[in-house]
Amino acid sequence: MESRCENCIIRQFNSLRAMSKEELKQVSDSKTTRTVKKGEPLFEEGDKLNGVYCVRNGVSKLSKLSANGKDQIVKLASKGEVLGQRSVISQESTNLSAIAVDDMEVCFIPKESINNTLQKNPNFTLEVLRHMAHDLKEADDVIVNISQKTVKQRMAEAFLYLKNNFGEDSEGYLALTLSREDISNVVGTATESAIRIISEFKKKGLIHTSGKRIGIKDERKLLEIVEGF
Amino acid sequence: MESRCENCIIRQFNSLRAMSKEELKQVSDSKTTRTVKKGEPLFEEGDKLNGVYCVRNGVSKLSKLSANGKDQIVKLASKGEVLGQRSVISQESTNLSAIAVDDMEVCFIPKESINNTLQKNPNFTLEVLRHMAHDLKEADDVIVNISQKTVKQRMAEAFLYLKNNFGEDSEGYLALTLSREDISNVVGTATESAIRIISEFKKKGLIHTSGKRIGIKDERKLLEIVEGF
DNA sequence: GGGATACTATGACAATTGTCAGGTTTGGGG
DNA sequence: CCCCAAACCTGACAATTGTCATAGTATCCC
Repeated sequence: MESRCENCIIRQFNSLRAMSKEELKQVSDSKTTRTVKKGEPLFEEGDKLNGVYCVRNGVSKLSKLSANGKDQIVKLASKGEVLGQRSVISQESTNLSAIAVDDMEVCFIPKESINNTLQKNPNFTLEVLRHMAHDLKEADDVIVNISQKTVKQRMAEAFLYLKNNFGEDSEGYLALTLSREDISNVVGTATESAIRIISEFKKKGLIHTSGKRIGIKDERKLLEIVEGF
Repeated sequence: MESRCENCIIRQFNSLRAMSKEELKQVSDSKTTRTVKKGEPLFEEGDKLNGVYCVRNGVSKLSKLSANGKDQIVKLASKGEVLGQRSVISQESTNLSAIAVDDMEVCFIPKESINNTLQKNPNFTLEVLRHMAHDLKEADDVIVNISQKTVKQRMAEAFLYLKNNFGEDSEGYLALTLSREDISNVVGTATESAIRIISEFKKKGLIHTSGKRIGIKDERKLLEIVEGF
């Protein structure tokens, strides 16, 4: 028994909430649910997407491969976010890869349902537009951060970001565990540099680690580092 | 005698072309035309915008101030581009400053006309959405470039970008003349570094200069630098 | 035309960051 | 439970880049 979009709580978090009952029904009838294991791709750079993915569970990294063979992670998307919208809207192949960081559960919604609604329901289109405006603003912030802050500042910022957006587990570690390589790809630096700064932060008592898990110890000092001492 | 939007050629380049005749008439009746001198702001970071600006002539830099007091230029907008859309759509104060790089002529369109059309004309909303999707894709590219390429590579890329987007004058110089500081703010580096690289490129015969004007001499070699030799 | 002011340029130096080259630890599959 | 691959970590070094100091050059305004 498939769950119905009409009853899906996830919907409250994204633009689908602006759909009418009938539109939602159509989406629900055409959607398929899929599980994606950690490390597997939802889609890859250059793919032509035939629809969008609505995240029900787990986290996906959106990244772009650069000429020198390193990934840059542009965004981490979790429960409630819709992936692939840009590609479907502009009818181009996607410029980002989406790879599962966790085990994921996603709904695939064929582009016909989306395009249909985009043309008929201005409220929905406006809602999508608002989300995209928000993403664009965030992207601008990322640009300024990467170009004007040091690696150390960006590392500190990344940890605070992870805490604020994904929370902590019962033992006080960041709920989202990324590999050191993924962290370096979020921050935009070499893996070795990321590791070195993790060691330094640990020595200074700002964070603590256990295996690959990282916990925040001194949020205030981390914030000071972000601001530049 | 004011010119009418209905007859404005500029419109062909932006989302306003998706407006109906009546909507355009309303816009035309409510718009005001303004000239902005080189160096003056159209609006500044944090301003609440009461409308959008449609560029008829000249070029504007969209930039964001970072904590350390340096600007990062996120985009250069010229004829036909509409500025301030994001702020009006998300009803937040703007996250970017827009400053004239040239003498400019712009039309100011009050947000009421825009919001009204956004709610009623799905074609217009969709058109705006497509533009924003495009901007977001470009922003992703900028992020990857800044984080994965060296300053030298980005400088080379900037010159090619300026040539491709703004062309050359009759003497073979880049038609858009930016100060060294602006160039460094586009590239995301210190002004001195930018100047040093300009000198180096000049020595190697890749570009030539005359005052602050810069001309491209060896496009192929510049491209090779961008690609990483 | 001349002087103030902003922009361009260059050198010297230090700090940051990336690269290479090892080691060690961890964790998942047989 | 043990092994092996993958992930983590550290050191040494070099390259890149930013900062500071200073000097030359253009430009604007009176």
